[in-house]
Amino acid sequence: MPTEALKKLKTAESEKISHLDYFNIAISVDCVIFGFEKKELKILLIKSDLAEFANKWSLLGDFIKPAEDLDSAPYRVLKQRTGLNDVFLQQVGSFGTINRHPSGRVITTAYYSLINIKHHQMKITDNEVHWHMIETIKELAFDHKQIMEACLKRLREQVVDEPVIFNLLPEKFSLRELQDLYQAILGIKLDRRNFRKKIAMKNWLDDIDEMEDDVPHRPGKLYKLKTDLKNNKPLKSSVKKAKV
Amino acid sequence: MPTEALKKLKTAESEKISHLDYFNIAISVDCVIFGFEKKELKILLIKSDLAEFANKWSLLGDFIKPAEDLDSAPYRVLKQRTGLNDVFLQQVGSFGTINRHPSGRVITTAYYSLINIKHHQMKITDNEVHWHMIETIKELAFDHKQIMEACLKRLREQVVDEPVIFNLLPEKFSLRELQDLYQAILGIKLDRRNFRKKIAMKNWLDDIDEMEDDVPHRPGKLYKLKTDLKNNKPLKSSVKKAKV
DNA sequence: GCAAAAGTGTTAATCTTACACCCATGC
DNA sequence: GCATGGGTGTAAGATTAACACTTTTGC
Repeated sequence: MPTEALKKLKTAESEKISHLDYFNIAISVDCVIFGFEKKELKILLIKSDLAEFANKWSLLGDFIKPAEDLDSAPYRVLKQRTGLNDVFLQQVGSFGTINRHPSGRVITTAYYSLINIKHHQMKITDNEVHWHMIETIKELAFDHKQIMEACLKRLREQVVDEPVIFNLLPEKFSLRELQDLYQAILGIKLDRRNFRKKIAMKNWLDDIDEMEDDVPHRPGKLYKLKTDLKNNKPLKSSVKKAKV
Repeated sequence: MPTEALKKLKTAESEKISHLDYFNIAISVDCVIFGFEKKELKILLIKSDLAEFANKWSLLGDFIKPAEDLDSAPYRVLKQRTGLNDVFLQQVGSFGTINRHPSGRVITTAYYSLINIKHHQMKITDNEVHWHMIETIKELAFDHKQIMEACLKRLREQVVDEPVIFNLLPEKFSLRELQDLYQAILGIKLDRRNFRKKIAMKNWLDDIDEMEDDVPHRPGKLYKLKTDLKNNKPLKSSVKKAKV
């Protein structure tokens, strides 16, 4: 590149100085943490610690740290709040209206997470943190209700095609539990026979040749997610056929 | 709320102070601007003005301003660069690895935009801004290639179900143009008869009873998007049936 | 009249939906 | 023995995919 051309370019350092004014916005992450219990979809909330939102519930979140990747921050938040590692997390979107946060200009990136509520309960430490049934949530601090709804919408889209739902279930589960969970997420009732055919076709499950043993009726078979689909993996290249 | 409880809460002001360290990250927006010309899907790029990326192309973007909503910033960027108002824009995701920007810690939120390349050409002012065919883009400044790919993926998902594609076409268009555009976006060939049936079923178009008049072959009918679907509107509540 | 694309319908295959009976277990 | 859910198949309807010929225009 000729020197003359180079002269016209700013260096990163000079740009940083000229934009100093802009380095005055904080970024947070907020997590919509879904759990499943007693046939209900729930989310984990914490009592807001801001006086402005006293008595209101809010999502679990935190400011991101200067030396932390954006997408790493929600893992840290979940680790701190629930003790859980290796949770399923997915970015949903960023929210940044000017006055969304009373502390100043804060833009937040929202993630949704699917965790096994039983695992979490063993590690719960903070008694300001509680599970809430989604339908009972009328109001949340900040714009968290809107964020929750965006995450729920994303969850509903994703469970249909991608094997993410299993993060909400124990390792071994029956088809009834799985169907109850789909119904809780989608808010619809599914036909049992058709549901089982659909799941069989997806080929996501291994029959582990065990039965339920704690039910007051005929026990069902137990299944596991196939191991190559586990681990919140970045989805093998499932090239969906385009249908226009 | 009892006063004792209030005392334990931070006020927004005190929180701001305790988090001052975190107000040291800049936020930018970057736009993946798609256009359609000569049966090719293109995106609008600008020569990077950072010495670190001399000679590299980058997305159009800018830092967000302290008093600007996050989702408003990309409209400003498009207005400044292309002169266009009322463009279609949609947030795709945020990218924030620590070292993605040489000027410091910058997290960017990516948007995709669909514009009519002909409108734009009348208003192009900056000769560092050019349309590029997507397949020829091997490398971009920053992490912009990755951002471009995320936006292209989102575009491919959206055109199938939602009437967004028309933002890339002139007001009046033939079904051939529409099919060419779908093919360019999805990278597949579609059957003409089946395509026309599918489009007819969606009921997106008005037959305006005009014909093409500039083609060297039998002219096709012209159509318009139905007016109630125009305007980049927030999609009427199209409750997709869940298919599990 | 020839090149180029417009316009159009049918059939087979696949997928989706609706629906009912017997079975195994705990109590 | 009865209540509870487990397990299973079929037929009708809807959607999708494959496929070819005639028509209209510009040149």
